[in-house]
Amino acid sequence: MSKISQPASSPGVNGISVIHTQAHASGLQQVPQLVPAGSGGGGKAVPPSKQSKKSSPLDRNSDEYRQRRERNNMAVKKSRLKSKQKAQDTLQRVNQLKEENERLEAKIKLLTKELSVLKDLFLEHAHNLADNVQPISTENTSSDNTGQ
Amino acid sequence: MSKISQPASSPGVNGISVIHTQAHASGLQQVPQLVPAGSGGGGKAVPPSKQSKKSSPLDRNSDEYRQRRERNNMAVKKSRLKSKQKAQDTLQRVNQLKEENERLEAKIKLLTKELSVLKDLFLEHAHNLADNVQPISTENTSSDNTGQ
DNA sequence: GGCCATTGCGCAATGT
DNA sequence: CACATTGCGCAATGGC
Repeated sequence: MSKISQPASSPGVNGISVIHTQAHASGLQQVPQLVPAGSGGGGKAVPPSKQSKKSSPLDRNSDEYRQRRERNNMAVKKSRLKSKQKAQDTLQRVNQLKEENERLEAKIKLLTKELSVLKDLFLEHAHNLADNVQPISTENTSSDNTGQ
Repeated sequence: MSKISQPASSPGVNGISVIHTQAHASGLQQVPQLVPAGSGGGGKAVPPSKQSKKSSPLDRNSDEYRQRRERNNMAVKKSRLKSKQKAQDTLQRVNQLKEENERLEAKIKLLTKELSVLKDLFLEHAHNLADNVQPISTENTSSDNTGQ
């Protein structure tokens, strides 16, 4: 599912942004006037900004502009790639941890069993000794109950 | 670096998309003529299609169009939100698993130690038997009373 | 002040 | 046919 899907007529590829770009460029030259004040949602009033001093409207025709855009596009792609990779890594990490968890649980099971056997042996001996001989030493009778 | 950054006066914030939307809608009516033919990259030339057969170029003015767009925009937002949430969940899962791992390791350590103690006891006992002695303990001389 | 990185958003193609 | 996903470009902003 979900290959990369590289649309043939995709605008995206390197130079082809033309479509969009073109559209933008041709359709609207430079942003007419942004923000009509309204701005529905939680509308903030725009600061009393006009466009008096702006560095420059930056024509969409400008070489500067296109260059900047392209660079940003690259950066964006890179960033997104990185992001995706990270997500994937995280997913992998989950699996890794799950595996380790299983391993640990298995080990615990084993140890528990061993312990149980030994304790039983101990008890047996104790009984024998109690019946015939001296108890090995009573001090250690404490059943640990550490578990949980 | 890079917190989530919730810009207070963020432009992107919902309301202002108006600009974009507006810009698009108002600025350009329908794409003049897209497809520069060339389409440099791997670009396919567009089939000699005009817009004869296709379902329809779908005017950007069309109500249909705008409605479709808006719906899609919603869907996109939703999808992205979901995606983000999932990522976050995954991250959380990692932490959860890490914690559990630690717990398990602690338990293993404990069990191992217990086991070790028991084994030592056993060995000791074995040795004693091997020596044919039962120095159960010097203090524990219950029946001994050699007098003095 | 510039440059790259991130991020929200809309568009369009594609998947389900 | 409607909704979901995804790649992409744009613009604003964060950070150095």
